[in-house]
Amino acid sequence: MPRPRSEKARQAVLDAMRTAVTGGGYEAVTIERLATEAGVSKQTIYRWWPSKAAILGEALLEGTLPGSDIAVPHTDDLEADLRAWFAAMSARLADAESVALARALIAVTATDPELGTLLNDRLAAPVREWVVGRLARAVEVGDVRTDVDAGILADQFIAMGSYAALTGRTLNPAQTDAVVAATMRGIGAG
Amino acid sequence: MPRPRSEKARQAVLDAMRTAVTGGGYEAVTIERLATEAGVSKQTIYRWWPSKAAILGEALLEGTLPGSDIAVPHTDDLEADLRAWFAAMSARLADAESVALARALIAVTATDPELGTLLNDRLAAPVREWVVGRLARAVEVGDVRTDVDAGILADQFIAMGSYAALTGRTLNPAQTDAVVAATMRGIGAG
Amino acid sequence: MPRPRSEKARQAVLDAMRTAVTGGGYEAVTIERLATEAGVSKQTIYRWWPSKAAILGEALLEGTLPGSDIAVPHTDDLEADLRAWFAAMSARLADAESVALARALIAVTATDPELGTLLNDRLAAPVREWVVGRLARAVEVGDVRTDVDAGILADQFIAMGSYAALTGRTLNPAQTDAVVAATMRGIGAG
Amino acid sequence: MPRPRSEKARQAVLDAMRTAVTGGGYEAVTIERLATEAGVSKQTIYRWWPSKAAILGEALLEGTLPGSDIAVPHTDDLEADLRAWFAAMSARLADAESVALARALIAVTATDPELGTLLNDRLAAPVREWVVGRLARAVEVGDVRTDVDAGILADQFIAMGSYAALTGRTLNPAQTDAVVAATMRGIGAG
DNA sequence: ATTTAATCGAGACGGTACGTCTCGTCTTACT
DNA sequence: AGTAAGACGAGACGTACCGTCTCGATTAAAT
Repeated sequence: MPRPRSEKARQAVLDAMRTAVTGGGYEAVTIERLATEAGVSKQTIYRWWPSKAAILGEALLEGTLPGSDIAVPHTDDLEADLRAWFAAMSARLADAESVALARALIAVTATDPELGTLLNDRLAAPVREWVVGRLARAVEVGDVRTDVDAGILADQFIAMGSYAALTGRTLNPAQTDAVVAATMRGIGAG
Repeated sequence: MPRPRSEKARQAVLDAMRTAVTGGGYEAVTIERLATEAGVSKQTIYRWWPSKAAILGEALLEGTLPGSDIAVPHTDDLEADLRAWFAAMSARLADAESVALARALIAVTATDPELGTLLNDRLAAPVREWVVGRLARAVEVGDVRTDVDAGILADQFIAMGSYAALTGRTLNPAQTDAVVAATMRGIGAG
Repeated sequence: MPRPRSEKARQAVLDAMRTAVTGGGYEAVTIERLATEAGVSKQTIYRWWPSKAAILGEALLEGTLPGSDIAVPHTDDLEADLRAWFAAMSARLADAESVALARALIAVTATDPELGTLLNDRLAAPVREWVVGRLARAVEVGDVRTDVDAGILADQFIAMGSYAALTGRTLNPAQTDAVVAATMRGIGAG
Repeated sequence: MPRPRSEKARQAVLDAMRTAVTGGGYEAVTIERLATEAGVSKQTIYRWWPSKAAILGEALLEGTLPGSDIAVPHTDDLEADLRAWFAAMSARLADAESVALARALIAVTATDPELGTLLNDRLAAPVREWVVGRLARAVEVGDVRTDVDAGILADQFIAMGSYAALTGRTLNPAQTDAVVAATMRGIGAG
């Protein structure tokens, strides 16, 4: 019976969060400034979100985490596919805005591991699916051993991307190629 | 002529920081509580440290980051050495205190990337050295291809450890073995 | 065709106001709590009353202000009549509920003098009438000088009652007798 | 050992309170505006005063309550003395600032009777003393009966002054004279 | 032994943000 | 049209910390 929740206010808050995180970092975000910049009262924020972390979480889930929207190609050459994908993902993480968002996600996770892990899982899910899917085909075709755990492999890439964003040391194409090559060939002698 | 800096006060602050971070998380640490619990005045803290991050940094450098104090064994079996080391490192990161310290480091890095990256480098340095050293011997012996970039490989392990601590999903021995096995064998077809 | 104003809601609000003022004081009364406790929506209150003060005003006019409902006796002995009446009025102001209501009236008057004075006049009117009436008879009978301003005299009693309620120092019979005696005899030398 | 309390800040707050009460009424006073206008932080106010009422109380005790600073004259004519004094006191209560301060005191008393009564007593004390002193002399000289309770008489005047300020109906000289005359002569027939 | 100057504890200060409460307005669906 | 329900922008509440600033009191080296 009462007035329904204002979708406009909700979007304004999420937008303000994205903007604020991008230009200043997660810690610097203030509910008070968020409210002001979204043209919304503080109470409206507290009515709908339990914490700053939850707002960022919703903002990230609503938008796309940089890097998680890049699909793994499906050509006949597995190594080329992985190289192209990992290079693209790393490049995507190079601009300041992406680094800021990724760092904000990490900051949330460090502060509120429960929510953070949930977000990480949801945002990393497509990546994991793509990698797993591509490897499954490679196994079928006989390019890859049958006992390979594609999930762990995907996690390796995700961990490297996350750590790179955290330290701000974006991986250049030469480095991503080296990682993929090592992964493909293994380190065992010929 | 003047009274020298009180080493006692310094240690009390660093201890208080370690205790506080361990039981409550980095964000929850307050200079005010730090001062109270260390039995030190706020001014003494502000006189000697520029920020909360700097105190944690000094505390971490003074002690040992959990996991960074575990050496890579040097037997004849490279894979066994890596398995043992990575499993031990992961186990080290399993207890609550270690996770808290690792997360605090990550939180600092997300907030102050400059200081954070410096800390990461310093604390990860021994790990990188051990891995690089062990692989160099393996290359010499002919167990490993000569074109392998040991630094990137070390970073892969470090990234996985960091990501595991962040999400609180400690890797169990089965998982660490799988990672090492994949790394060793590569994923290429038999 | 339109639905008429709900008398039930109106009474519920006035009752809630009386209850709230009695147990917590006028300042502590909240439109929001009033609405909840009356089982009425806020809008219904705002539609019909311009202010919290107006609600209290209506509630007071609807009921009876403690003390204003006690008539002056009409025996042959003026002093005895006044003693009996003033003692009864003071006694009436002794219980917690009466003090609370009187204080609420005072608080409203201090905040909104216009409305407050109107309320004071209306609620004090019967008192003034009784005193004036009784004195008029006393003048007729020759008990009282013809140049006495009964209105001012009534106001003196009302002011003392109000001040007593405000400070919470109820006048005991000995005190009320003293006041009446002084008033009657005057302070001139015998 | 720490820095001593700032007397400047204290005075600034009390001044701001006096100004705010005078122009807007006690209820309209906000700690936040008080702090801003005094150029003081909110915490400084909360550090030293438990409530808005306490600030007003200190402000009133520090200054002089309008009316409480007017002494009763000591000529040979008691009635003339009382007339002059009560007229002066009533006139003092006529200007807007005095009414505002008196009303603020009443509002505080209605809200916090304990503090309010204490303030009333302290502020009314000189008035009571003067009246009692003047009457004592009158009794000595034989102008006044020995059984008169000067305290109750003083309270009558104070109550009338308070009630007049509350309702905003200042007593004009004709009215004050009538009150004094009635008091002096009593209402008994010649 | 005295001087001297930086350190220390304590905590007041001007601020900013917190999360909560209430205000008075508004929107919706029900009666 | 009146109502219950409750979302909304606004803004004050009282609290917690921030980083800066006095304050004596302490303390070791340099007189």
